[in-house]
Amino acid sequence: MEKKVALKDVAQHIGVSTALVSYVLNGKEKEARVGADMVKKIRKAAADLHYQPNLIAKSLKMGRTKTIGLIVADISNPFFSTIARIIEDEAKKHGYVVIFGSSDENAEKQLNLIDVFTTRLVDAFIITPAASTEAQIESIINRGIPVVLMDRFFPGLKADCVHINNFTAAGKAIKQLIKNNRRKIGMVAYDTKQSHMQDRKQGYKAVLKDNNIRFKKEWLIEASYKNIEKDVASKLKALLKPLQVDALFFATNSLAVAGLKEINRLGIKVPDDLAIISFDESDAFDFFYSPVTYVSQSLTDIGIETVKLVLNKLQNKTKKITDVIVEAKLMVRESCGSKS
Amino acid sequence: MEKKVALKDVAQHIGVSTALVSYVLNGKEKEARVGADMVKKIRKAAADLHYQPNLIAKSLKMGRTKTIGLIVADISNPFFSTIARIIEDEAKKHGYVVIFGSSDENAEKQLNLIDVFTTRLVDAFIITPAASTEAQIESIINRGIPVVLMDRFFPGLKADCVHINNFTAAGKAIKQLIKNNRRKIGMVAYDTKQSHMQDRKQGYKAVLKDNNIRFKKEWLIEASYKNIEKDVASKLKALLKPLQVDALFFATNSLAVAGLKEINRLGIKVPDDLAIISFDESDAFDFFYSPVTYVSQSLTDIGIETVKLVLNKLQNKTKKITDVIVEAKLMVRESCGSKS
DNA sequence: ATGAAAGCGCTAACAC
DNA sequence: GTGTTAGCGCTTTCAT
Repeated sequence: MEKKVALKDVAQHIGVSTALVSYVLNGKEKEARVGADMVKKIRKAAADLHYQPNLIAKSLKMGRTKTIGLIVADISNPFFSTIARIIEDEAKKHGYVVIFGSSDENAEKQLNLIDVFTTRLVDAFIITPAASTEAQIESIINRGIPVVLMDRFFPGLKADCVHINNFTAAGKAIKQLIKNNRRKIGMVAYDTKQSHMQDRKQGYKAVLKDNNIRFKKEWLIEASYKNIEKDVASKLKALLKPLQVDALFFATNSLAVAGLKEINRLGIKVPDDLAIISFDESDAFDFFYSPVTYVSQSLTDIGIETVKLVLNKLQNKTKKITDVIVEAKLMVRESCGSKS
Repeated sequence: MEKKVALKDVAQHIGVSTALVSYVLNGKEKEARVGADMVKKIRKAAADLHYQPNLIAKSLKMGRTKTIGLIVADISNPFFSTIARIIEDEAKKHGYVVIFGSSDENAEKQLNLIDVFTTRLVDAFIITPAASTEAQIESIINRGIPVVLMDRFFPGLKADCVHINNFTAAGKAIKQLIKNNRRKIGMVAYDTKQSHMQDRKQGYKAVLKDNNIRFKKEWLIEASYKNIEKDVASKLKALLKPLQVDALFFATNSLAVAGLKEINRLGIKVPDDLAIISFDESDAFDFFYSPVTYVSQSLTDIGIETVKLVLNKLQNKTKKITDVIVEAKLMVRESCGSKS
C-alpha cells in the first residue's frame, strides 16, 4: 500500500518547484515558457513515480469539479438508464464524470439530491424534474449553476431543456388509430401535472376533437406513479370489462407493460377487439403476440443534445435559454390495427 | 447569483472562530464542550445565511470523499441499472454518493474508469469486472482502496465479492429440462473467460454428464458481447435449421431476447419443438407467447449485500476477504415444457 | 525560464 | 469554552 505521490513529490524528486511541474503536467509548458529539456525531465519523473493528480485538490482550487449531477425519476427504468448511458459517454468525452440520483418523481427526494449534489459542487445539473418543482430549478439557476431539463419542462420557467413535442407526438398516435377506424379511443396516463404528460393528454384530446369525436372522461385513465401495476390493472379492468373502447393509447412504456398484462388476463384480442399504441420502446413490445406500435423518441438524440447544451453553458458560449426539440416518430406495427 | 457563504462567513457573522462553527455543524459540540447557547447561535446563523458546506474542501482535508465508484458493463442494461438503483439507495442511507461508468466488458475502458475514479479519490469501488482484469483489481487493492466485485469474480484473486452460485443455478435449469424429457439441450453463452459465464457452462455440462447425456460441441453457441443480435441470430440459425436440439438454455437475458427473436423468425414452436430457459428476468419474457422460464437472482440482495460489504471495509470492521453467495431460484413457467 | 508563496474551504491539534 | 493556526494538494500570480 504505497503512499500517494503528490505533485510536490515529483517536484522534489528532481529538485524543481511545484509550479513547473503543475504547468507541464497540465500542458501549459508553452504559456509558462518551460525549457524543453525540463519538460521531458518532469514528464519522466511523473511517470517514474506513477504520479496521479488529486482532482479533489484541483477542484477546490479551481472551484469546479468536472462533475455533472444527473437526477432522473428512476435509474432502474430503461428509459432513464439508456439516456444515462448516452450522457455518460458524451460527458466523458469532455472529461466530465456523472453522479446520479433517483427522485422517484418525488419533490422532496429531488430537493435532497439537489442539495447533496450542490454541496459536492457539481458543475451542472441534468434533471428530469418531478412535478411542481419549478422553485427548486429556479433556485439552482439563481445560484448560477447551469441546469438542463430533460423530457419535461415548466411552461413559464426560463430554463434550458430538451424534449420532444409531446402534443404532436401523441396526436400522431391518435390520428393513426382513427385512420384505422377506431373512434372510441381510451388513454392511460399518469396523474401528474408534468408538462410531458399534460401535453400528451392534450394532444390526444385535440385530435379527438379535430375528428368530431366527443371525449368521454371515463376514457382517460390516470394512474399513480407509485403502484403502477395495481392501479393500471384495476382501472383498466373497469374500462375494458365490458369493453367500452376500441383502442388504447398508453402514455409511457411502463404503463403499457402493466396494461398489456391486464389485457392478456382479460383475454382481450389485440388489435381486433382493441388497438394499442404506446409511448417509448420496450423489449416486451417485440414479443407481444401483436407487436406493439409505439411513439419512438430518440434517447440518443436527447442525451447528446442535453450534454451539448450543458457544455455550452459550462463554457459560457451562450447566456440565452435554449429549448431543443427532438424528433419523435410513430413506429407502426400490428397492434394498432394497420394492415401491414 | 448570491456568493457562496463559507464557514468563515458564518463565524464572522456572529464573531466567533471557525473552529466552533465547524464543531457545531458537525455535531461535535459535546466533544468540543461548546456552550449550549453558543450552539444555538451558530445553528441559527448557519440557517440564516443558508450556509451549505463545501464537501470538496472537506474531502481534501479528510482524505475521503464519501463517494463510491460503480463500474458495470453497461448502465443501460436493466440488469445493471436495477442493481445501480439498489446501490444508490443503500449508499445514500450512509451519506455516500455514487459515480458510475460503463466498461462495455472492455479491459481498457475499465482501466480508464478506475484511473479517473481513483484520481477523484473515490472511497471505494464496486465493479463487475471485465474479463482478464485481475491485475487491475489487484492494483486497486494494493493501493488500499476497498473494492467489491459483483456478479463475477476471479478464482485465486483475494477480493471481496458477491454473486450467486452460477454452477448450481445453471444446473437447476438443465435438470428441469431433463425432467421435462429433453435430452438434446443446447446452450447460448458469451465467449468470455469470466467466472460467471464459465460456471454456467460448467454447470450445464456437469448436469448433462450426470444424466449420461453426451455433450456435443455444436450444442454450445458462444456469441460475442459486441454485436449480440447478429451473432446469436446467425449461430442459432445453424443449430435450429434443421432442428438439432429440443431445448435451449440462454446464459443471460440479453442473449435470450436476441435468441427468441430468431426463434420466432424461424417459426419454431416453444415449448413443443423447443423448450426454453433463460438466466435473469426481462419484461419480454412475460409477453413471449410461451412465458419464459428463468433463473432468478435477487438483484436487490446483490445490491444490498455489496454495499454492506463495502461499508464494512470502509469502517474497517474487518480485514478479511468475504465471499457472499446470494440465492438463485428457478422460476418455472410454460416455456420449459412443464405442464403447469 | 524558474521559484516562492498565497489561498481555495475545511478540520482538528493545540494554546489559552 | 473558545480562538489560532497548520495543512490537505493544487494552481497561478508575482518576483527574480
